[in-house]
Amino acid sequence: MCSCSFSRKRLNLVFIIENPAKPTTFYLLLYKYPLEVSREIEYHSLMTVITRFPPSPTGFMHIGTARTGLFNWLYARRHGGKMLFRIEDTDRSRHSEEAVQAIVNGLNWLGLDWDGDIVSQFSRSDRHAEVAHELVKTGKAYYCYCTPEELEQMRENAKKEGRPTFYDRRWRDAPPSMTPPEGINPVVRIKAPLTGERIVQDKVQGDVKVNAEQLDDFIILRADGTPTYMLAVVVDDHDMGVTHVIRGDDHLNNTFRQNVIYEAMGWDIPTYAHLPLILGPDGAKLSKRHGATSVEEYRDMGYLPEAMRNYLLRLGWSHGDDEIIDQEQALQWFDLENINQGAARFDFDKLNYVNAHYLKLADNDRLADLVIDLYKLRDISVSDIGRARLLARMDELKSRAKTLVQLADDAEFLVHGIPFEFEEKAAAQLNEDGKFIVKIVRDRLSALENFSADELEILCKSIANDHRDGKLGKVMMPLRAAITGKASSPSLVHAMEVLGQEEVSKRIEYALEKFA
RNA sequence: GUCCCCUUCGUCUAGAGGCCUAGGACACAUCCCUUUCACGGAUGCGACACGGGUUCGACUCCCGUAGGGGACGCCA
Repeated sequence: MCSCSFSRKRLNLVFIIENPAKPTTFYLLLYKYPLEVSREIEYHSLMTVITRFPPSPTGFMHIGTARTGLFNWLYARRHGGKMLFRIEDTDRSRHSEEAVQAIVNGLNWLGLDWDGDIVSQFSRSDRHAEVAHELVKTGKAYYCYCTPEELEQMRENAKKEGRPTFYDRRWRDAPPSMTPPEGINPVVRIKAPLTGERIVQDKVQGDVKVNAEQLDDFIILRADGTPTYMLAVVVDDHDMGVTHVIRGDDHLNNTFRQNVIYEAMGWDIPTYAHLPLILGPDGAKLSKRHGATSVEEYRDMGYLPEAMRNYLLRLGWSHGDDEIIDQEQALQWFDLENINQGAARFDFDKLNYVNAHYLKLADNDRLADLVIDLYKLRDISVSDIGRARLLARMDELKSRAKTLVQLADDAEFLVHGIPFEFEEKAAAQLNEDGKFIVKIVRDRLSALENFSADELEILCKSIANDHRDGKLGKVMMPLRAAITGKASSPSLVHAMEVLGQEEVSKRIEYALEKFA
C-alpha cells in the first residue's frame, strides 16, 4: 500500500509495509524528499489498543491524573480501542467508596468514559500471590527473612559507601546452612538481573538505559502475603490485556523493575509512554500551595470541561501551531509522537483564554443552568423571570466572561431583587450630579413609546446633549450605578430593556431613596 | 549519596542539518472600537541555558558543564 502527499516543505511518500515477523503488525514509513532517509513515524497495530486508567483512591482527582486519563482515553478512542479503569487499592486501608466516587465524578465531568467494570486491584490479590509463588517455584523469586531494621542498616551502609541504596541479596542464593530465623514471615523478592544494560523503549522519552547494577531484588509479596504495587500492576496489566501504558514520568524508573517481572513470567512487555509531570506556575511540582490541584476545584472556579480538556491536551502535546483543538479534532489528531519531553508549567492565563473561547461557543440554556447552579452556592435563588433575563442577555454575557464565575458576577444584577448592595464606586456615582441625571431619566422614561434598547439609547443621548455637553458617559454611569449597583456592567440599555420599565423604575426609586 | 529524565520568548509550544532575519498562542505594552468594565481588531516587546566538538553549514547530531524535575519503601 502506498500513498503520496505534499506538505508545505516536502513530498511525502507513505508506504504501509507488513511486518512478516508479526503478521498483524504494520509499519507506516515516511520517505522524505529527496529519498535520502526513511523514518518510521508511526507504528500501527491491528491488535486492539487497550489502555488503562489506574488512579489511587485518594479522595479527589488530581489535575495530573486527569491529564493522564485524557491521554489514555484519546489514544484508545483514536485507535478504536478500549480504556480500562482500575482502582489501585493494593493498600486496602486507603480504599473507600467515596474516594472511588470522587474519581468517577471527575471523569464524568470531563466527559471521559471507560470500558467494562471498574476493577479493584485488591480483589485480585489472590491472583497476584499466585504469580509470586509461581515465580518462587520456577526459581525466579525467593523468600527473604530480613527485618525492616536490617534493611534500614543496609541502606545506610550503602549510602555511606556511595553505592545504590539497595538490599544486599543475602537470601538470594542462600546456602542450606542459612536456616530461616524463627518467627519471621518472609517476603518474596524477585531475582533481578545482576549485570548488563537494561533498556526501556519509551514512546516519549526514547530508549532509556540503565545498568543492571542499579536494580535490586525488590519485594513482590509482603510478609502478610499481600502483593506490592509493583507486582500488582504487572499482573493486572497483563491479565487485562493492556497494550499501552501511558502514565506519569514518575513511573519511568519503576518500569525497569516491572519489566523484570514481565520477563520472569515470559509475558509481552506493553508499549510505554511516560508523560512529563505538570509543574506549578513557579516551576515546582504542582501542589496544594499553588491553589487548585483537583478537577472539582477547577469546575467550581467556573471552567468548562471542554476547555479543561483542550488546555490539558495542549499542556505537553501539540499539533503544529494549533491551539484550539476540540474533542473531535483531538480524536483525529492525538498521537504519542508529539508529546513533549519536558515538564510544563500550569498557566492560568492561558486556561482563562481557552475557557473564554469555549464559553462563547457554549449553548445558552446550558450556561444559564450552570450559572444558576453557581447562584445556589451564593444563596441566590433565581426565578423564571430571572432565568429568562439571563437567557435574553446570554449572547453578550458569554462573549465577555473568561469563567462562569465571572459570568455569574456580571449577570447577578439581572437576577437579584430589591434591596441590593451598591459597591463603593457605584455609590460614588450617585452624588448630587448623578442623582440629578438619574431623576431626569426617571421623569422621561414614561414618555417612551417602546421600552427598547434603541429608544433608551436615544433618550440617554438626548439627555446627555441637553445637560452634559453630549457626554453620554456622564448619563450612563450614574444610571448604571442606580440600576445595577455597580460601576461596570454589560450594555446598560440592553439590560434595561430586559429588566422592563417597571423593574427599572423601581430600582431607580430605590437608589434615589438610598442616596437621598 | 546513587541512578534516570529534561532544557527554544515571562508561560505553552512550532522546529526532523540549509526553508530561521527562529513561527504561533497566552501574558504584557500601545493604538482602534466604545456609555463603563470586558469582548473584538491592529501593531509592538520578547527565546534557541553555557562550553566544546562533528559538518561546507547546527536550534536541530555528539560530549561536557550548569540549572530544573523524578526515582531510590513490606506507598501507590
